[in-house]
Amino acid sequence: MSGKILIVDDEPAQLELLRYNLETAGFEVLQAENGADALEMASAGMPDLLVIDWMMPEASGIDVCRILRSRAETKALPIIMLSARGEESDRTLGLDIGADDYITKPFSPRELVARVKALLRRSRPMLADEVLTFAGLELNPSTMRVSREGKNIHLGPKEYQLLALMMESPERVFSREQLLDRVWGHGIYVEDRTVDVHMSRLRRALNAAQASQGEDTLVIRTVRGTGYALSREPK
Amino acid sequence: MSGKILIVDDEPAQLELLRYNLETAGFEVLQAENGADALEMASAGMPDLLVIDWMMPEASGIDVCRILRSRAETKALPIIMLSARGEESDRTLGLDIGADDYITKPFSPRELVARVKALLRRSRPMLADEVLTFAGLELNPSTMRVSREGKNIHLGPKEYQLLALMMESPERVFSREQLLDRVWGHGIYVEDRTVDVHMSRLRRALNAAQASQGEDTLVIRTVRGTGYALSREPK
DNA sequence: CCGCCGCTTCACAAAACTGTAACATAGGCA
DNA sequence: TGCCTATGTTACAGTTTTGTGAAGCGGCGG
Repeated sequence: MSGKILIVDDEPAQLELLRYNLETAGFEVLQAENGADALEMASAGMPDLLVIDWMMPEASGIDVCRILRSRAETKALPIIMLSARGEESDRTLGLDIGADDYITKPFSPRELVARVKALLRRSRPMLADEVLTFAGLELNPSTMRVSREGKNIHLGPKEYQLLALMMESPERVFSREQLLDRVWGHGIYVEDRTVDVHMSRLRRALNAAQASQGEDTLVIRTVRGTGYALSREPK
Repeated sequence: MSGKILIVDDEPAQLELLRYNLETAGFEVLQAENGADALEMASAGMPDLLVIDWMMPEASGIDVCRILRSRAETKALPIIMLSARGEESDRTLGLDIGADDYITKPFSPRELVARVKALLRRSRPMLADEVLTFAGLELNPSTMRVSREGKNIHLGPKEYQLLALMMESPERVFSREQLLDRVWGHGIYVEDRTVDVHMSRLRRALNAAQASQGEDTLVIRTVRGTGYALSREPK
């Protein structure tokens, strides 16, 4: 597994540590020491993944993350956030903002590399247009068709994108903010509740094509106070 | 270290060899003799790791690997590829396709087990964002699910947060003030007793899913005059 | 220009979750 | 033992959150 990785940290020592570990693991490494450079290199260097420190002077990792998500060319760039502490609130915020994973310092080189690889692997299919499958449901990005047991399921654009996003990480809970960010795009002003309405429609569409006979059933699970997750429920 | 391992090989002798070595090392083993069965078991059996032969009639290890990677539910399944020859080109191809490690035949039992263990160790943190486990109870932050012996336990938001907090530091005693601060957020004024009520609810939910047969029992221990702690009590 | 289609918001009902009060117990101590 | 305090539990009424039908809008193709 190869890949070009952009690392961003204002502390030279930390930067060096990251570089060494990632290069040892066979990755090509780009580096930046502040948010501005990071944004520049993210556009110019076409990295496959970004590892960025949470706290930095000037533009923090949060800001960089937001900005990248709002630019079309970097909207899908996988991002791993580094944080000094493992506070749950930080973690939630980080993921809300659009980070794909979150590592707390200190971390082992092994963990770093494992997460980088995992994330690259996870995101590749979206880029490579591979068919996503979960609990009997098929979603084909290249044809933008969704089907179950060969039967086609028609979805509106929004429903399709919601489903596609959730199928990338089944079972994972997405907050409404995350969904709005990634499906509608960052900075768009829409009510949270709009997500609910689309989820309702998505549910109806999926239900209409539910597998006739048993086995596991695909459902959109509501996590009260948080968001939604694609999930398989025992029949 | 425990784990469920799916082994796939079209040669019964080889399959037996793998099974024997892995079971001796304390792993639970599932097996399949062809690609189709392998795919089926990979989904249904929820193995933690897959060991598959490179060359097989019909669907080869490569194909199986590809397909597994394209399915959301098995995208992150660690895979070890077995190959007769140690050709570098094979190795590269294998890793490219998504295998996580590569063993050439013939191999020593010791090598096999060592690699399996190494891979499990590496992938455990990366699979889920650190699933919390204590006394048979599992809490997965990314799916926000709590389960015991595979059975889901539904918790309200407050109960979930309380449990999550306490599972980060099992056995540690938390005062009501600490719990209110961390779960409700400081600045919120609620009666201390509210914590008691939620603890009661949490206890009830956990009890309802209590392990049927012995081993240690998870309890919420009350520290009179102070607070609560998650604790394991001998049966 | 009309009509269809999908998106958003609104409104209202249903469901889930909460905090508090009240009452029942248990623990500690003189 | 008897009293006083801390905790366990339950019931309930109030809130908050979610599901969903329906209306309003705006774009686009015919």
